[in-house]
Amino acid sequence: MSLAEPLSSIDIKILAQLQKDASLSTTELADRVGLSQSPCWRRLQRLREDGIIKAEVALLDRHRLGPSVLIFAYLKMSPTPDDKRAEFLRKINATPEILECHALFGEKDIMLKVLAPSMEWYEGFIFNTLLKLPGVTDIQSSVTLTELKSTTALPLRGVMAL
Amino acid sequence: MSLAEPLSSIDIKILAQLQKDASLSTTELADRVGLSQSPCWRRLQRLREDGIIKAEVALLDRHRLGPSVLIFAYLKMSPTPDDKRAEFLRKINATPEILECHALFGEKDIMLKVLAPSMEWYEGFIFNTLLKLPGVTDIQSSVTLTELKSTTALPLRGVMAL
DNA sequence: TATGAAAAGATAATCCC
DNA sequence: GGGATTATCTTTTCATA
Repeated sequence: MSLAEPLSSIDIKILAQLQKDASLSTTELADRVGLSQSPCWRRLQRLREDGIIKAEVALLDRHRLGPSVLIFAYLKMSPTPDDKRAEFLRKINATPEILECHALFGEKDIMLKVLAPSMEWYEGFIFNTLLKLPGVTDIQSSVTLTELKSTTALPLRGVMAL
Repeated sequence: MSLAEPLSSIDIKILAQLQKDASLSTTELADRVGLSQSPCWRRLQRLREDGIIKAEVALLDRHRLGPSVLIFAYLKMSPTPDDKRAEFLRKINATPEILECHALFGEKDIMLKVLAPSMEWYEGFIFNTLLKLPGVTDIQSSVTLTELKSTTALPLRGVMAL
């Protein structure tokens, strides 16, 4: 998959900083990782080109965007032909309220992370959207109370040679 | 909580763009939302100050950082005094492999999203970390197969007055 | 091969209208 | 909200170790 170079400890420092704040200037970033501007900029460039940095995005505060309920939905699926499966994925990706979709080992087949505007909306979502997805035979929902921790920063402890 | 102004439809366009790509220049951003540079920059500034934009971060490709297993862990908790609860949260936040922690309605009390370097690591994590967290009485783990969708972009459809 | 210094270019930030 | 100016940062080039 990757013919890329192994990550140096400086690359890892750069990634650690940018996972926290991608709006840092290369000067400031260089300072923090103990490098001068241009080598720091070149490393950053390489990390973007190699796809190790997938994207730089703004994270929004959902509580400032109005009321919402975070819900995890667990789906059971019947064995499905490939084209139906593709349609399932297409609809998942076309639904902005579905933030994540994971295929699971075990009893349940799929887990969805859903950000619903309200419980009423979610009720409609179950019947009008989820149950109409191809292959879905059963839905179980788990409503969340509080988000005690939420980070997009991946652990970089043991990361070394790729 | 917020004495802030309601979000205009232009603000929402700005947020939609930045959720996808926060490395846009204000010029490019202004173009896309149909505004000129300076008013666009002022709105962006306000969205940051108001905390609607919580952060701008780099998203990394976990598969390029070496092998990893994404696991959801469900905890049952005994009723716990406040100081123990604070210690629980402190340890959750101090563990970089725990990406998310949600308090749940229903049978399970807590859900953790854990990015483990390996199954072996996770086994140790259960016994050395999770089971030693104050109040934890039971753990159930769900291993994920494939990440079919994963976005940090919140839905902005119905967002209007705050 | 990687760094640092410095120039050129682009962008962010501030002004006034 | 728009236009023009200044300050700052990014990106390229070049010299060096």
